[in-house]
Amino acid sequence: MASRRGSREDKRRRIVDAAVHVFAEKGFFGARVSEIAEAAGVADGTIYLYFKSKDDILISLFEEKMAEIIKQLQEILATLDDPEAKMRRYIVEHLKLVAGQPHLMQVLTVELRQSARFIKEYSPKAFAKYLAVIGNILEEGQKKGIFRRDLDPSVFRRALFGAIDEISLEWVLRGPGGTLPDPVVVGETIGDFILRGLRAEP
Amino acid sequence: MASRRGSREDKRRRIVDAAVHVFAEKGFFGARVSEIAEAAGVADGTIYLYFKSKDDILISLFEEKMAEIIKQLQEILATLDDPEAKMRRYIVEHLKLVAGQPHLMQVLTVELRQSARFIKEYSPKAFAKYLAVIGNILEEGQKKGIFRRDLDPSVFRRALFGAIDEISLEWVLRGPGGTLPDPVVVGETIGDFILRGLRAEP
Amino acid sequence: MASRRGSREDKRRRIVDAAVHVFAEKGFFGARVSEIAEAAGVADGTIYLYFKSKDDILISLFEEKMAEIIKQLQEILATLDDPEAKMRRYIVEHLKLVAGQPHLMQVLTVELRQSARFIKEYSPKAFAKYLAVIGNILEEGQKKGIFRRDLDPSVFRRALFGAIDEISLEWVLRGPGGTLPDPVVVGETIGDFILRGLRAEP
Amino acid sequence: MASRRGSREDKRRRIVDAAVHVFAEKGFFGARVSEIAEAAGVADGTIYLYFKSKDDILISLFEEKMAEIIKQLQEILATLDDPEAKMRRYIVEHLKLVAGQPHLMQVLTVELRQSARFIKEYSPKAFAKYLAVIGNILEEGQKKGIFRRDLDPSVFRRALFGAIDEISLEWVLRGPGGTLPDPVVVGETIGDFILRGLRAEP
DNA sequence: GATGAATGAGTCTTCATTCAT
DNA sequence: GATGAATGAAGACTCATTCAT
Repeated sequence: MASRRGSREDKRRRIVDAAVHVFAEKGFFGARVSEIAEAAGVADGTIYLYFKSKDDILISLFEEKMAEIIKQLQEILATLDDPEAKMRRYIVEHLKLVAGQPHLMQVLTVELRQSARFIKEYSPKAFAKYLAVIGNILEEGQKKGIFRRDLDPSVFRRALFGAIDEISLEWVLRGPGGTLPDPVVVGETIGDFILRGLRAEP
Repeated sequence: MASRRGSREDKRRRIVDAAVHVFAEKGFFGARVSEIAEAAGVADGTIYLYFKSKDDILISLFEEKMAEIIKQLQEILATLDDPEAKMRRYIVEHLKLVAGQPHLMQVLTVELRQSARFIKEYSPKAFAKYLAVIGNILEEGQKKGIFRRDLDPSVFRRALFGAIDEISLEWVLRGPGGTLPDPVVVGETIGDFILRGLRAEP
Repeated sequence: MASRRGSREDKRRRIVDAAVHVFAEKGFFGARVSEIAEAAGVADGTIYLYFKSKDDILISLFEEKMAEIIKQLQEILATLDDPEAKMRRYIVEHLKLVAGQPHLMQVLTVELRQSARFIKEYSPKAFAKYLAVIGNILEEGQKKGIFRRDLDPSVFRRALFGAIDEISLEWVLRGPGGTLPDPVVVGETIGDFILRGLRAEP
Repeated sequence: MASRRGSREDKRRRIVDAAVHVFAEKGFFGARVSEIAEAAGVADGTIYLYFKSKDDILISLFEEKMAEIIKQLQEILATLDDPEAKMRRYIVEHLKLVAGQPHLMQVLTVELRQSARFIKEYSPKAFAKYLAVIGNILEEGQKKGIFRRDLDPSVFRRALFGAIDEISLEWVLRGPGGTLPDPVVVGETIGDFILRGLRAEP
């Protein structure tokens, strides 16, 4: 299937992938549209057949990649029942993403956060959805009586996200030279820690 | 002596303060040097009598403000003996800073993180020092047998920082309109949570 | 083929020609890049598609125009055998250039000389080649026993160049209003004078 | 003598001398007023108590130094009767000036010539006087029947000046490192050459 | 659809000049 | 007179975006 299909879709993907790398290396403001075009193997003008503006590349990239990640994450988590298992798994999967696609995660983590404007004005939806994944686990655990009920999920989901995101950031900023720790090992340790804090008193 | 009201140092401070506000509102790249000058009540060229470049404003701002914050934090923490108390206090103080000086915290939190370049190339020292504050509390607690010894402080200090920083970010991004939660209340709740995870088994 | 009228090379030439006029009228430092662009009928930014910087315009102009002039001069001189005839012809041709392209000669003569920096750091090659044209005539005459052998060609080629160049300068600085003397008449007179000084004693 | 005298005049002289050096090293446009002030050991603003503008420094410098040189030259030439001897002496003295005060001569020779504007608009008088020195020798020689009468002095004085000036330029551009030839030896050789061209047929 | 040459608005920075002290 | 901190006008250059081919 999909023999010829995607000449168009394929070019768009190439641009997005090129943008991921260029944004990761130079930052959004440091990146030049012409660099993205070159990395994608298209002409400068071609970019504008697929995206309205440089901003639009970043926003689209964010929305699309986040949607993919959330979908994968939800499929994985759907196979699990136990909120504790879900929480562990969520953490491990996030760190595996960072280790596996550092450029992408750098863009999603660093460049997007870079300016209040982006977060506030453009693309809160995908991010909100991502936060909701954690929030849902929290709420499910609370409903089942496994997690403490006195923790406000809307606050704690951010705290949990922040903890993991900061670890990600550090990994990402180590640059291409460094060897990363095993995401499973680190993920399990952090999961243990967090679950201790979350567990309802017996 | 020194009656002439801070002619020199005063003008520098005005520029820094103006930069904090403009960077917070527009972001580093969105901010114009002329806007900072106007906000500071000086001519454009005057900026360059005190700073080498626009970059230098951000870096100086970061180094100086972080140094102040770290100093205050250390003075407060020095009055406490118990690592648990220190940890709670650290969290509460950080959140109080965010609530009290949201513009400054936005710049320190968001704009500086904005690009790998800034963190990596320019000013890791002040940030490292800040992380060290948390790391020291962790290590002290481990030495005293109060905190678990199987947690790597270099990883967990970042996780803790990330959790708190993320809360800060959310507060900061709510913008000037919103009413913030009480930092002491939130801080204590988060402190409870974290300490559960940290405490050594009895 | 090549029907599209010199799209690329043509635009570059237009910029160079515009620069010749603007530099001649305002001087290098008094000239604005935007004036050159306007005179060339292109946008400011277009200049930078063809030249690295304002400096680069001047340097390129110098190298290219000098190369052209030297080539023409050498072709003319190659048709002559007698060093005396060559010397006369060289002088006459130089003055004809000044009379025919005063703007260009002003830039080559005045603006480039303007600063030790340009001559020393950037483009001594084209100038050296031009001096070599005179030097070669001198040396050829000396070898053939027609010119005195006790004159150091490396000194006298500069003296000869200076004499002619100074006449050029005066012509050039008379501005657009004045009527210039006949370059052939003046050239022959100066040639006579110089040849008297150069001739070997019988 | 001159014990306290000249607090004012002395400061002005210090500024002019500083300007000579800075202009010679950096060129007029490359020189900063603050550099001249520093080199002169005065405050930036003090410059403007003695000169109307940066341009005015160059013009004043030119007028004053040229006047001094012309005066000395005329005193020396007044001791001689023979136009040939005067011509030789003029050439030698010019080259001695270059060897003795290269910075000054660089400014007078190179920087002032740099732009048509200066020559045309501001200060032709001092330069005209200098040219007149050569012109007078020529005319005197012609009147006395020693020099050919068919040479237009207004043209040849420039040619002679140009020849000597070009030699000067080369010396000046060799920079501080090089060793210069003996001005007397070179001057006599050039004088011989020129006098051959000038002498009336017997 | 694709190209990439051309555009020109936008901004950091410099530096001659001023003027309160 | 002297100072030098402050001024602010001015300009080279960049780069996202367009559009004729």
